[in-house]
Amino acid sequence: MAKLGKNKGPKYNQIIDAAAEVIAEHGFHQAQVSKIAKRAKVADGTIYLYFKNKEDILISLFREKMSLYVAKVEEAINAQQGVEDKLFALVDMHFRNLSENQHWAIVTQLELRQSDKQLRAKISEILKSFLKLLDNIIEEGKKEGIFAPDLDTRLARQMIFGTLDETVTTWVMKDQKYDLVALARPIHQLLLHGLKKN
Amino acid sequence: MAKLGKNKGPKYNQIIDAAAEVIAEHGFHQAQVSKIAKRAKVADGTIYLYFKNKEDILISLFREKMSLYVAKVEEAINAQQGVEDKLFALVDMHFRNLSENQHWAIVTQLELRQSDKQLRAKISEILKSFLKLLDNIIEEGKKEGIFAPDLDTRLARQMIFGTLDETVTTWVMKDQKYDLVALARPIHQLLLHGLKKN
Amino acid sequence: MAKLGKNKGPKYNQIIDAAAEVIAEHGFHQAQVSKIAKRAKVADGTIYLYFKNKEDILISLFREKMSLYVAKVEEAINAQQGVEDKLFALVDMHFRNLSENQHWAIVTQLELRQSDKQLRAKISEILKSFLKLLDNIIEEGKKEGIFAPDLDTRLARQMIFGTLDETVTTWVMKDQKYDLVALARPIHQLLLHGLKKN
Amino acid sequence: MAKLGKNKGPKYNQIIDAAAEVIAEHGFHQAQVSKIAKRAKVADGTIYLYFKNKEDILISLFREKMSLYVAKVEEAINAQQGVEDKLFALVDMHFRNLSENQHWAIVTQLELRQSDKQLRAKISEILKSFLKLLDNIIEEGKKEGIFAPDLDTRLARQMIFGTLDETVTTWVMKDQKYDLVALARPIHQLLLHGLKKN
DNA sequence: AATGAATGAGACTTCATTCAT
DNA sequence: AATGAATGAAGTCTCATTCAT
Repeated sequence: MAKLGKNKGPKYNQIIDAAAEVIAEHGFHQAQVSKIAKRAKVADGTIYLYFKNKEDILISLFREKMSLYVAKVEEAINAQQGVEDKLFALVDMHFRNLSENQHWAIVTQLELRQSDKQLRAKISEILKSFLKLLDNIIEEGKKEGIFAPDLDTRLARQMIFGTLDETVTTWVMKDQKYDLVALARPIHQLLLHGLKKN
Repeated sequence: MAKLGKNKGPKYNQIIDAAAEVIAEHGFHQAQVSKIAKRAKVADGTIYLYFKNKEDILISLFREKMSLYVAKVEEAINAQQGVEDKLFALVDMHFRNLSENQHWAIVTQLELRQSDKQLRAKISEILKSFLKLLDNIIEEGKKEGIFAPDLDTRLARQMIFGTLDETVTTWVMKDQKYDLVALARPIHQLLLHGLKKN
Repeated sequence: MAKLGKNKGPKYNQIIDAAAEVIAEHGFHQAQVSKIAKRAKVADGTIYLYFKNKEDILISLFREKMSLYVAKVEEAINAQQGVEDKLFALVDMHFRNLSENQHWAIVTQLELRQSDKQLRAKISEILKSFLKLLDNIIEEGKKEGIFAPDLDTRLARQMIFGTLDETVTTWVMKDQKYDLVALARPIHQLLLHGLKKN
Repeated sequence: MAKLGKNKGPKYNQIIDAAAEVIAEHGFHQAQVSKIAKRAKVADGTIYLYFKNKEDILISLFREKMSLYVAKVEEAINAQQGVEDKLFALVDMHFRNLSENQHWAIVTQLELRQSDKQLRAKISEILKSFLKLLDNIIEEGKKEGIFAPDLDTRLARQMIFGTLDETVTTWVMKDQKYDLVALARPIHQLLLHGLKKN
């Protein structure tokens, strides 16, 4: 038996995409391997030529999507000059991306969180590339004197990411009924200036 | 068969507490009813005299702990006069409570999130009583002129809760190795003033 | 602990009657001891002061009702002179009795048959007192020269009882929608003369 | 997971046959899926590739056996010319079949009746193909002038089926100790001519 | 490389019966 | 005599993974 590993044949992407669709449609706990296989138009056994196990599908799914996403956000950030605009670009792109991929929003905000501790640790690992973008902006802000030099980068990052994440999750839980992108501006303000009247 | 319902005998609390312990130790998906029963020193069947089903145990667990918690936070808030101090009391009490109940921190930040959509909706419902405390502080801040009158309460709440939640989750994922309570002060500052220097 | 056995206090009949009602309403497999106890307005444990176990309730139920029933049929038979009229009296009374106690009809024709081999053997035993009435009529018919002297009593009894039983069961399965008593006359004819014309 | 449905591979029949054996040996309520699987020499899960659930096994079992049986009886009937001989062929074949398949006799006369209302309704439905054979003979007898033209087909069918069924059940309850086939002739006479001395 | 039939471990819940009060 | 809370055994079905073809 040959092990393909990451010799990504066309089937590799078929399976990844099928997994994303099945999870978004049926939910994490209803995304059986056989359902993913059927959607990908391959046999159940074929999946195991490309992935070690079910968890590996999910990790790979998250990794592939996230790397595309991070590249996109990075580009948007780099197109901006000032730290404030960079932060806005990130917030805006984050909301815009999830608004345009509502299935994916459900997967990331609700479904993938139903995984167990081990799987979530691996998801966290992948998420770091996104958090790194945040850290870069914060560090740059400190260098440029826009943020306080003793601003705790980790705490700032947690505030930014926590705020974005909670905002998106609330939006998903409310069935994505309102315009998420419209919140980019006020959220950006809030993050920059906090609660206090300036 | 007797139906005790919510006639909370001593067994009721034994079972709730056992569930919290078992989930914290073994994880959500490894918290079998029989394991909870054993820990509570009752027979498996006894559980069903007090709870409709397994989900009911978890909901009740969350409701009981959360109502105690909300009462405690509320008291701490009421002991303060100004809005800024009230917000600090909330942040501090939140971190303090989870620091002192590390099992419970694991349960809320990691394990309970592995439940399915239906269960999570019920958890959200219970969580509302805590979010209401946030809303009250925000509204009071607007009335007192400390916060801008057009501050969006929902967004502000999402920033505060998102920041706290992300901070606690990060702490739990890092195996609770550092002092969470010490973060109350800088997080409070960050929430009030945002990222920008002064 | 005292054993009451057949010291039939008032509770004994309460329980028997409750069992009949519960089985008729909810079906055999849904007739839990606790449901019977509740209907009889006694505690679960009380049942075991009057009956050895659940099976004993059912046996006793069948025995009590059947002995009343057999006495009634016997009286009707004795009121008739000729064998043909006696047979008619039996058929008529059988159908009439079940028509007037539709709950009981469901219990005997459907629910009690869902019991296991052992219980059914005991039910058969009780049923013998009814079958004896049939045997008596057949023997009397043979003596009086109305039936052939070499008529096999057992087979004749099986034909009569089988026909009556199947007729009642069909009626119950058809939701007792038609008049069962009206069938007494033609069934009686069929049993006497068989299928052949004249 | 593959869905085989009614793609009756060899396993399908293995399971059906195993079910019949296990039910006859251990009784309906002791015929656990795992016991059937073991007897069929397949894994528990394999059963669910061929049957929707446990009830489906039993329904299928009854349907398969009954359709074979009805075909056999039909053939025997068609080999006869007159209505009287056809009726005899049916009675004789019925008794002969059950005599030769004592396991099956236990299943049909005792075990399958312990099923609940829903399952019994489905069994009744399948039984109709056998009752149709009876109806055909009765109708033919009326057309040929051997039976009275106003003979109620339903009642006649109930007499015939009720008599056969009661006879077989009695034989099974008496542990199949006597010769059932020998009763075909006198039962046939009884059905044709009734109780009265001709 | 691909298939898909087969595997088998694992868990929630019910309910007849008991026994301390 | 009566209560009713407590017990604990027992069974159906799902689904990730394997392996012969």
